[in-house]
Amino acid sequence: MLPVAQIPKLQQAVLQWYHQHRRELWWRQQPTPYVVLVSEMMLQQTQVSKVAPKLKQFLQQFPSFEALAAAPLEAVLRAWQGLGYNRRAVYLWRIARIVQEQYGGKLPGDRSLLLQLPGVGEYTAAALRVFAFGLPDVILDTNIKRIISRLFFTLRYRNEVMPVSMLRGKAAKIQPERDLRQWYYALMDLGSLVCRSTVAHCDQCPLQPWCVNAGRVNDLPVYRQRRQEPTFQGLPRRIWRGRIVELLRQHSGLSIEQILRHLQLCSEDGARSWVEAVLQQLEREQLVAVRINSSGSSVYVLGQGE
DNA sequence: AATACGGGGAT
DNA sequence: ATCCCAGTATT
Repeated sequence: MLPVAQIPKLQQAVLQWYHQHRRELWWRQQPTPYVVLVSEMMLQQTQVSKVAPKLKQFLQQFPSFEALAAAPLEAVLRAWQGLGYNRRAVYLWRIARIVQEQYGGKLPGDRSLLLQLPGVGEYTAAALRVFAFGLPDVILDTNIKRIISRLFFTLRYRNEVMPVSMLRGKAAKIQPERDLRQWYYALMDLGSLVCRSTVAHCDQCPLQPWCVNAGRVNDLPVYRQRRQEPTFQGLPRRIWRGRIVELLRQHSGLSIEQILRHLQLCSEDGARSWVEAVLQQLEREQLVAVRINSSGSSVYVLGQGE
């Protein structure tokens, strides 16, 4: 039960820690709506270390909403190579077109409008408001959820996180009146560097004096939930999906037979119909399209094949 | 409330 | 070999 009088001290401790230990992430300087959007889409479920080089290259190739909206989806999907969750690339490209066509080239700052954009949920909408526009909001990503959970709730597991409904009020209560950008960068860095998922470094943590779990996190058991996915030929479907998209990145315009051959699958034992079903799903998500080539036969292409 | 969705580095 | 990650959409 954190006394209100302690909150300014807690804020100061966090901000001072940030001043000394923050990660130097170049896209945090001069954050424009476009740069924040691209970075946040890339960072969904994807580590900073993996995003950093890709983001740089992506922004160089597509420097603005206008450039991204004008680009063929195929090129965007190629630039996404290695990041995973490829549908995010489609979402991002669609957002660029929406911004150009419906919002006059400017990303809106209203919560409800941001949430209507494809691939933008509660987290990304809040991050855009705070980081891109300097507007007030409560950001709850995996790092901040963990910090708020450990700070206020006595936990049973090291990697336990309370439901968002129980965290939002707490997060709002400890956030400062102004300069939310620095505040949330600080919390994210703290979660990434100190209050980590499986190993907490409470001795280095500026929140230690107020944290109900200080010093005991690493004594808690790690909770593991095991759920094994259905597999085809020993591999989960999303791995096959990823392989197909990667294959079409390398050379777009392959027949079903060529795809099966590249995947080292026989047309026997139902592989063909199974792969066709996956391709149909990819087609529905616009990651793949079917075209008729000069010989009059169907080939699969990356994106919508403009 | 569960599940699908990637890929690579950390442990 | 398994865990983890600046989550979102669908069922």
